[in-house]
Amino acid sequence: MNDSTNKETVPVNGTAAGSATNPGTNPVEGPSDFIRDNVRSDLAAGRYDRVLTRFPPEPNGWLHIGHAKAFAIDFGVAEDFGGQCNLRFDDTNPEKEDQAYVDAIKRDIAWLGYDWADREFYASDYYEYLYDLAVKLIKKGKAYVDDLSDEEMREYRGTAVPDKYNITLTPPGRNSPWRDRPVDENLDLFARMRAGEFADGAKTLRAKIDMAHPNLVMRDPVMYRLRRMPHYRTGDAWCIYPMYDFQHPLSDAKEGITHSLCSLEYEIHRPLYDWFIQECEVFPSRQIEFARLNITHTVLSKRWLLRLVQEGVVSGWDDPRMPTLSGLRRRGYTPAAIRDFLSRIGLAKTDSMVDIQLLEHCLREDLNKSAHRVLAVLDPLRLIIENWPAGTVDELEAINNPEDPSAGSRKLPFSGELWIERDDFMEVPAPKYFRLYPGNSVRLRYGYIITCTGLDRDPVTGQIKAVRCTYDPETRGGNAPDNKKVKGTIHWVSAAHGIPMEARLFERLFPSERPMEVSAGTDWLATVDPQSRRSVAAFGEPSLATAAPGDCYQFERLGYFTADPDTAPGKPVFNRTVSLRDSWAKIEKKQV
RNA sequence: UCCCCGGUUGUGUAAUGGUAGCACGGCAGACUCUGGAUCUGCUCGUGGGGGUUCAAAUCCUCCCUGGGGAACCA
Repeated sequence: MNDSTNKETVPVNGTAAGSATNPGTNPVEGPSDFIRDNVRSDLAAGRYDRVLTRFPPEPNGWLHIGHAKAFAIDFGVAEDFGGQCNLRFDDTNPEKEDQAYVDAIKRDIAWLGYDWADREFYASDYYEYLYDLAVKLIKKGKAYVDDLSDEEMREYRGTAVPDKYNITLTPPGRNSPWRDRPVDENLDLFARMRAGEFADGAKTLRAKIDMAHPNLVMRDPVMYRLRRMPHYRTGDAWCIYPMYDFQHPLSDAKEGITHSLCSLEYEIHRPLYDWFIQECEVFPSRQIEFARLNITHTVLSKRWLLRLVQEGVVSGWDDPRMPTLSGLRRRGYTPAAIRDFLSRIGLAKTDSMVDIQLLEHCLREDLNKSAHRVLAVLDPLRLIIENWPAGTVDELEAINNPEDPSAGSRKLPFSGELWIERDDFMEVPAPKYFRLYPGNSVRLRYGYIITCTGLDRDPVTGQIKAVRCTYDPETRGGNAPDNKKVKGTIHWVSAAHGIPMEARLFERLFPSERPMEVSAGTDWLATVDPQSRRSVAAFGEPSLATAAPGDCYQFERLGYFTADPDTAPGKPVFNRTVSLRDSWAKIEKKQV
């Protein structure tokens, strides 16, 4: 990458609104990417003397991990240069925005560990300031009130057909007949627009730029439209609302934002961004664009996610299968794992599709360090120890976390009837299967070495009802005195002591790696895996009875499980956060 | 069609004219009271053609190819 990212340069002629923080340092340590390189050279060239970024969500939906990439960059770049990052709600469309979204957005940003302190701003607080700048442009002869309807405007702009797949040419635009209204008339009409004298859609305020510009967004873009609709913050104080292209650069300038980082789709808007700053003669913020995040097997688009919610495909924005931050949180993802992921995916202008396995890797790596190990059985099969002294209960010592000795240990009740995983027994063992089968020995985790002696079958269905075995009393704790090696160790829960619980097992919402790429005529919604959520009745060791929502455990040999908010005292509900890596599954797969 | 931006192993990302590296995945092995974790090794890449240069992923040129834009949304 080089400094030619932004070809347009704007003169440094404005003053920052905020007070300067630390002068920008020149971090040689830490991440380097094309944005930081540009920031560094801006500082070196004296274009700015500090760094101030902003994260500008529109409060019309919940944040997903793609937004997290964006604000991790906004906050991260600022921090690396000793600067700060503002939170600014980009709320200039009264039709879609709501306070509930503001609250959810703030909660999610804070959850990931980013702090905007008292720098919480709203574009809707700038309406008066923006109005004044619009008046300034009118006075300079750079803006005019237009009476064209939206269809007429599209036609005058040179847009042949709105269907983007069927456009054959882009002729130069034609000037609106109202383009050359005198300044005084424009001033008067604009004031009357604000006063509510005209119907919605009857008039707009447009920037006077160039109707023949090769970049369509430069063909006299709309600055204000009439919309009689109460805004969630300004109520009905206004009936004209500023457009993004006008509002955003000037909001940045008002806050003294040095680097306005956004996604690639705004690249084509940058000349306009610079134009408004130049013509309004305000602080010259600089827009730099980067590629948004895409992840395999999921969709990161507010519109798509909204549809999943509205059509009831998922239980809500926080469904554990959703890539929203609230969904990931409920699923059991940790802020540390997500931040690690975001630091690993890189930052560039290349459209990319990150493998979801990288996200899962980051999660496992984090959880492996911290999650307490417990024994739980998801698909219970009864195991009867034939030579166990009837009525006796043993107490076995179990390590809480082999990765963290300070986590200590706990006692596990053991008796003559246990639950084991149905998977851990095969009447006829597959090749390379070294768990329980008739005649074979395995170790019960932290318990005894047992040898399978047979099985009980339901006389009617033929289904296996129980597995029988004998245990070796000399192997208590799992160690054989004669150093006998057993290849397999399986987990278990004492039938008399295990507590019943619900486990929710999730698969990817979309079996397809790229769900957005569906063949024509297919609704992507139909490609959702209906089996992506399953609930099973499981048994857990007694310590699980006190699990509180948000508590995360590793169920040994199965995966990481996080208690859901649906958990009630004594009735835990667990979400499978992510499974453990399963090399047996690979072997099994290859055998098929 | 026009305008803008991209193209480095399967995926993502480094190398800023000088040995194409790292991570995830995959494959193979070691170790193990989780077929977990950990450790080791391996495979695989500069979209294509020309040019400049002692030397090109990097600079020039043509081509191919992917994405974005043409809202009174952001």
